[in-house]
Amino acid sequence: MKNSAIAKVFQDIADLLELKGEIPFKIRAYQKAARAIEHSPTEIEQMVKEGGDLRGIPGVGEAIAKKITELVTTGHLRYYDELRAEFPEGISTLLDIPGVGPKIAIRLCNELGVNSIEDLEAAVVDGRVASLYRLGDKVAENILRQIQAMRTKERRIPIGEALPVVEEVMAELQGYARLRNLTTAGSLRRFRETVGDIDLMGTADDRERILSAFVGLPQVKEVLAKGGTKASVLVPGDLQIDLRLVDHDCFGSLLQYFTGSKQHNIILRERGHRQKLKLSEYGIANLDTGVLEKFTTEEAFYERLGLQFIPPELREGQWEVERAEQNAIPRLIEMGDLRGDLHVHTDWSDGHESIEAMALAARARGYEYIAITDHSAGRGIAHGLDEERLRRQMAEIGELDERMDGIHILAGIEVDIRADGTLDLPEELLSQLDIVVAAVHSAMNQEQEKMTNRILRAIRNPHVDVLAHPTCRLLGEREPIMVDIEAIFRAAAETNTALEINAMPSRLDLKDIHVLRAKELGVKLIIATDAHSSSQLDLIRFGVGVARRGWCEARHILNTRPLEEMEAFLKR
DNA sequence: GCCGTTTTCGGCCCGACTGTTTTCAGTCG
Repeated sequence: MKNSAIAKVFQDIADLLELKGEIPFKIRAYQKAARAIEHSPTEIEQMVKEGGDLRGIPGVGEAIAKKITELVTTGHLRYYDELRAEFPEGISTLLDIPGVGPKIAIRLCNELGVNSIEDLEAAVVDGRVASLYRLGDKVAENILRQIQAMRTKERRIPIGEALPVVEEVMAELQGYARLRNLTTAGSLRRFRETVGDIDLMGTADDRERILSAFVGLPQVKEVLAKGGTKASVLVPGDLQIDLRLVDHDCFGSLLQYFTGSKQHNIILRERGHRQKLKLSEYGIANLDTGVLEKFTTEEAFYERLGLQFIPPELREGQWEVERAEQNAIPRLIEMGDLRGDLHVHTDWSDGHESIEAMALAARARGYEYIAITDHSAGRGIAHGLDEERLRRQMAEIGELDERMDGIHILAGIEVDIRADGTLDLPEELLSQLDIVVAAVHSAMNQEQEKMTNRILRAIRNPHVDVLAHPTCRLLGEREPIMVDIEAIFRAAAETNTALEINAMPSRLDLKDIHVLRAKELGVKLIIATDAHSSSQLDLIRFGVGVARRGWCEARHILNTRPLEEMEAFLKR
């Protein structure tokens, strides 16, 4: 049973307890545990099998640990089943509607017999909802609007789609000299793989003018709201962007607050409480005297709490506050640490530009080296290289490498891992390359054991240096392959095979919690773009974001090393 | 239900907005 499935059960329990009117603290305990399970870098099922102590997971105590064990070992949880039996099927889907919480949901169910979104829609339309005590026309209207919005609105948007749009908007706003401190907040700033609405923040003395300029930008498709300090707009792709202008003297605490995550802020506030401090978006107040201290920067805010600064990517409410207390937040990897890209394509296979063009683009980005890794001829992959063409490409790369200054070009391949775990090119040829990147591109529906063995076989192949996009997921499009990821990590660590953090925004594979776990197990990682054109080399920053979310320092990432050191690690 | 340089019992983050009411409950982030 996957962590996400376990987490869902506990989130469901929290919802049901809310409907039941349980005390809020108990509900919060289940929510907290659900979130911690979801973010856990280790497979809970594995922990249970090995008899590990689940209470090491933050928010999991004796009772929840017992429930997790029952759920994972039997596939069922009696407590959950009994809870569900108390309510009509489908009532918790009402909670998905913004504006409908547990109190309203339970009344809709009890007083109107509503237990699905369709029922509710009908009840709004015929006026029954508005007739309930303490509800009215406005509430009913809002429910209807939200239901309709849910049907048309996109899911959360991949960060790779959102960030470029937001940056375009930010670039236009930068022209206003009176707008200062313009920055993103929320999950976008934390570099989560998908984002909901976008929050921009800044400070300005002439707010009215800046907000008018914002809603008048050419990208704006629709203005949702505009007030004295905040405006919301829709840009193409149905992305909602909010711009919030605040007073300069509280900018630090406001940015901290709006960056989140919610759980991170809860932990900070609980901790503050113990120090007789009350934290809010306006600053830090002394609980005894009520005196409020304001902060212009986040750094000052964390410092006042006796904490090391915590980079936004780490603020997920796991262990980051504890670590900051111990001054144990590492210097995370930064873009400038990278010395090369180790997975790119050219027009020899399905890329769009020549080897030389890719090399020049890498040099322009300050890289020391670039590895050309076109596809092998594996079934289904466009223009993959067979033995003969690969030999010709190797010769061309050698020649170019000789001729070009300021960049080393490595001859490589992205070789297909066949369904049985063998590689798509003869080993003798692979042994002559500078780098071999192996990847699964076909037969992705294999059952877990078969898939795991297939990949293990490739990892153990002495010619394979890197396993690319290890789980093969495509965000929002294709589920990850079924694989025992822990076994992959252990084999990779054992054989010195690097795992890739594929920076392509549709992949981001490995993902953050996998990176964290792999790093713990001593697996070496690379960050690579899988670029199919020179401009895609810039996508590397999304990989850096994932690595930072996985607490990676430069030393954990192989392509931060100088060429010789990096090559020494490869099994050549 | 969790958790502890306040506590093994008694606490548990904080503020804003909205709609419906005459003082607040519910929801959200």
